[in-house]
Amino acid sequence: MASVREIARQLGISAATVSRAMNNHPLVAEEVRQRVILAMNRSRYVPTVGRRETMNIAFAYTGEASIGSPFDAALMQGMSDRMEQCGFDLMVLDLRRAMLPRENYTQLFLRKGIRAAVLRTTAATTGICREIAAEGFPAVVVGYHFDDPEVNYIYSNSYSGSCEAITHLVDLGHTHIAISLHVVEDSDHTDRLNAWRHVLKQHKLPVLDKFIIRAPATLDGGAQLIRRIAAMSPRPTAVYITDPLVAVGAISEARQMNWNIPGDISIVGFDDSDIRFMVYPKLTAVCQDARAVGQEAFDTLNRLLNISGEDAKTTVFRRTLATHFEVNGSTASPGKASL
Amino acid sequence: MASVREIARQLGISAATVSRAMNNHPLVAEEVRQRVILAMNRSRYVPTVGRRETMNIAFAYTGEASIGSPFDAALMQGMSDRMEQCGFDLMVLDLRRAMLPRENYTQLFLRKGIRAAVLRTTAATTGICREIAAEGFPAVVVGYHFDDPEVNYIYSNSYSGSCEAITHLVDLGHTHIAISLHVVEDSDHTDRLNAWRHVLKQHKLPVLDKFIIRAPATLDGGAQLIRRIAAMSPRPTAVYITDPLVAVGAISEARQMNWNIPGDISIVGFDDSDIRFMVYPKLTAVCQDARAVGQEAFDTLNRLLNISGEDAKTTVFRRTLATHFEVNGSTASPGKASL
DNA sequence: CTGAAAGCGCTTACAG
DNA sequence: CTGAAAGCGCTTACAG
Repeated sequence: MASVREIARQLGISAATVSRAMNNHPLVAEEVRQRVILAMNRSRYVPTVGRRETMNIAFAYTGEASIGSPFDAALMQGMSDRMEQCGFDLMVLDLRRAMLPRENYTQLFLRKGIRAAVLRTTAATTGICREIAAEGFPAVVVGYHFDDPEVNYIYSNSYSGSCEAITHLVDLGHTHIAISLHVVEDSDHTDRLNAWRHVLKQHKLPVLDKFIIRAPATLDGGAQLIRRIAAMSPRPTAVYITDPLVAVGAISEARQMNWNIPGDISIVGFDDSDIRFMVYPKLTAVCQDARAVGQEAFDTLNRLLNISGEDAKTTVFRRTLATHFEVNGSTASPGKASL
Repeated sequence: MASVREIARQLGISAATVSRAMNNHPLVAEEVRQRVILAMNRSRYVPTVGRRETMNIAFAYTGEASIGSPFDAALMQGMSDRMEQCGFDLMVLDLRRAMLPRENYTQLFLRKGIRAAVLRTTAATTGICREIAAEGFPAVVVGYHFDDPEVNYIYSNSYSGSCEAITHLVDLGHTHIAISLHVVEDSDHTDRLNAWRHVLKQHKLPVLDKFIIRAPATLDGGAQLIRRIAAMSPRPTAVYITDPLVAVGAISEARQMNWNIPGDISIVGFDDSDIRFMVYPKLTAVCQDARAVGQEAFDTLNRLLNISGEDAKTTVFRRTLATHFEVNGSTASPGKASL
């Protein structure tokens, strides 16, 4: 509903200046530009194609794009599930590459006809999410969460699922339980580590630093992990591998070394989609429903688009989804081979 | 460059009529509407956001959307590799759901600010591709190919890769070689079947209809396949599984039945991305580079966008990419177990 | 750096 | 069903 003229009226300036501020024209006072950006977002200004409103929702990478990954594919699928019936379209965007020199994020989104954005973020790029939130542009962060009072996020909490997983291993009789983490620290992996610590302590089992193993989040990282475990003494009899590809790579390498799974080592993996069913034995895993995260993310944007004015600046949407723990064939009591 | 006014001039009608034809206004003669659509596409009319040209390229599903699949993810990744440096954006679209009642495809694309489209198609929806081509909209088909003189496609030819695969099995000493195909017929699977027939005949091996097995393209389809193979007599000692998920499911089920791979059965799979490395033993496979298909598809659109006038209607782009055959651990001579 | 006014490209009553 | 003219929303010389 908000037009350039309307925003001009609100701010007591001319439509020409609003237009210039929106389009990053160099001859606009920085202070005016910022007021216009905030007013645009507060009143949910909508870009138009001809005389028609655009209907694009971005799936935007703030850092390195990882379009091909199963997690991202599932997120997009979830978004798309909800979007098309509302007439919205999914646009995939690499923010860093798309950005023009002196542009801010709202201007970038406007230029591309984007009404709201799902932000795919990692620890290194949380700053971009904060900036977008500060500009007031409707956005929600997925795949990472952090505590900024302006940032909306959908977060899949892996703490409780991870507790179940470690408890399962303890119940099976394991006392030497390792955990593998991505070399890059992030909030989700921290949850998984905390769960591991918590359950081991709770059962008065030793919490050894050397059982915290870091490996890159790739198939090869899984191979490295198994070779490092093989060299340990005492050797862990079970490991919680907090990344999907690493778990798959570990299974492959363990078989290569003629280990029986779960006889020689029990493995609990982590799954974003359905990779756990692709390996043999099928992975016991903590599972995150990335598709549901994508659905929730779009639903949140839809709600954000329907509020404007002061509420737009003060309403924060945060939703935590549960992970679930699923027992398959890769775990058993220590030394007990599969059937 | 072509504006509504310019198209009006070309056709000797008013800009008002052109606008109405483009926007599917009911009060336009059907014949006029079609001439406008053709002229728009011939002169590469570009929709605008405000006064700026839109830069969207669609990844459009003509049939059932399969956003989450590894093949589609790799295609999108390939497109995106090439697009962002040209300033284009990737929009994901489910054509059937996006379409308004009396609209044609060009009108749909225009409404969404789309300049050109990569069409993801299966046998059931080739008609849609033909229609889009007939309207003259810049588009290229991927994942399927068929011989319509107006349709552009990028096609990964699996015939020669499949011949190599079957020859490899024959060279290893296999004489009972089965092939598994998707329950739904399509051009790519037909290539793979023809290769199987050709090489067996060439080596004077029996080409048995009962060794042509159809299974749904899922993990469970792979399990069904192995159970059916187990029940056969004489039992094939090798199978060429022409779908990625089926091959992975088959490995899993074979291990479940305590078969040694490749000792009890050699498996050649088919891979779109890097699923072949996720299983143990790693799959010997015919590999299609879906990412390269995506890259080529965008490059083709880029070329299409740069030609207009009569050429736009008569130039057809068709490109065939090669598959390559890669030997990994899932094949060996009959009866010879892995190390 | 800003505004009043002209301009752009497209759309839409209005008249036929 | 079509066109001439007015209108819409935004942008852009022009003047200060």
